[in-house]
Amino acid sequence: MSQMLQIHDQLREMILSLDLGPGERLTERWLESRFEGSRTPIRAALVRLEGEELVRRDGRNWIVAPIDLGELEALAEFRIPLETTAVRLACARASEADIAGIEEMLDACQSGAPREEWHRVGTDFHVEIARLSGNPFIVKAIGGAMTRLSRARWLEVWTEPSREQAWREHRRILGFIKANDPEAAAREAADHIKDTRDRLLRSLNEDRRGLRARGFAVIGLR
Amino acid sequence: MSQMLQIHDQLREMILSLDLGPGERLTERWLESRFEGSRTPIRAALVRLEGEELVRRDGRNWIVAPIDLGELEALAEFRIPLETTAVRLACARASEADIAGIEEMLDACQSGAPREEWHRVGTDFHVEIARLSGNPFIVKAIGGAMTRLSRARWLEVWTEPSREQAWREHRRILGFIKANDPEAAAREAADHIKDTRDRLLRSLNEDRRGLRARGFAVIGLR
DNA sequence: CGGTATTGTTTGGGATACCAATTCGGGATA
DNA sequence: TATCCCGAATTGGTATCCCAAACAATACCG
Repeated sequence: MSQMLQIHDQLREMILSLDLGPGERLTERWLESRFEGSRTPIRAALVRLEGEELVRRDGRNWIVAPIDLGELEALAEFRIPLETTAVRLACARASEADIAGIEEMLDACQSGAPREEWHRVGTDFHVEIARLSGNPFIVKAIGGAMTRLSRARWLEVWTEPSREQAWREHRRILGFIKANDPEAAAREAADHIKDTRDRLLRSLNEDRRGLRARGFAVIGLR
Repeated sequence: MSQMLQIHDQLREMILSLDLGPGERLTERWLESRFEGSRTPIRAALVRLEGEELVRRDGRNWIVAPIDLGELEALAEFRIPLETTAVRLACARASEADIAGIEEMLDACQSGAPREEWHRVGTDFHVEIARLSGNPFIVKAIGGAMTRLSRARWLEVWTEPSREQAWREHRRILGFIKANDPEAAAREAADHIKDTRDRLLRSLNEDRRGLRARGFAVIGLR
């Protein structure tokens, strides 16, 4: 793989895992030493990450994109029509094997699993459901939305019951798809998105003080 | 403006206007002489355009993204839930002035207007409607979808009556938003997207021979 | 002492040099 | 004449160089 793609992936991972704080400045020269590569591939990686809106220009400088909690509402509003459409299409198009694969993914995430695992599966579930729709534009749009959500979800304080509920909702969505009940699946998906949004907003509001304390550039929460 | 952005915009325009044929190879050295800049800003522009999927890697080489007419179905499927959502939200959120601005845009495109004008307004209408939703994710997604549609729309043979019909449909959508009738607006928007898709597919099927003759890499039409 | 001008350092933008890999052509050979 | 092989040319990937602008510190003047 080209050096640029390696750097891109590593930097992407560092940003999404909050190794690099939102709003943090990135100098090309620091990245140069950090990744032991020259500025050429680093700049290519930055331009690419800019396209994914994980990195942004601030004047002439590069910064890690801040987390804008004000986006959370709009993000849910965006996801609802897309994901309801996705599950409806999934009912019509998904094969038994496709569904079984996703069931397996959910099963693999037991209650003892590490936090990273829950986080990853919680994101991937939605993308994989989207994939069942067979529509690449829906897949990409939902993937992008989940990426933007990803860092905010790290900030969330996960309680056991709320996590359990989210998992129950995932299973219910998948169950309705399996039972070929598109309208129920769509209703369930919409409810799940709203529930998740509310859980997230509630948690972040309660913990707002803690967020700033951690020094992240977190904006937009009214 | 930085040289990279200039090159990006020019190259983008050349691709979208079919000045550069779909599938055509782009060598960095040719672009270097064409734009009288060095490879550094050219590479940045290419990486950026790759993110917009207007340019693609073919092995180690750069090519203009081919037009995949097989995407047209999926694109309509993607647009319908988004644009119906957009018009519903627009009913709730758009101001008189917002709507008047779009009416003006439609009015400005008289029957004597050049082909480029019709093409541009036909795209912008949908993006501007999306903007009325107030949801930036919807705006961006529809913008991207219209960009992908753009080149296929150039290939379409526009007859006067079909163009007239499209314009009538635009006006009807806007009318229902103005009248604050979200469900009618949504129904009209969905119908319009389907009509447009069908018109486009019919035209391209009839003219398929002509397309290949023009030497474009046009794929995916069954 | 405070404000301003200046200079030195750091940064990103762009140009260029170099390299490895791939491509293409031509000539030797069967 | 067809084929194979080798080398020259071209390509994209990477490293480095230079420059202008931004910023900071400092020194100088009022």
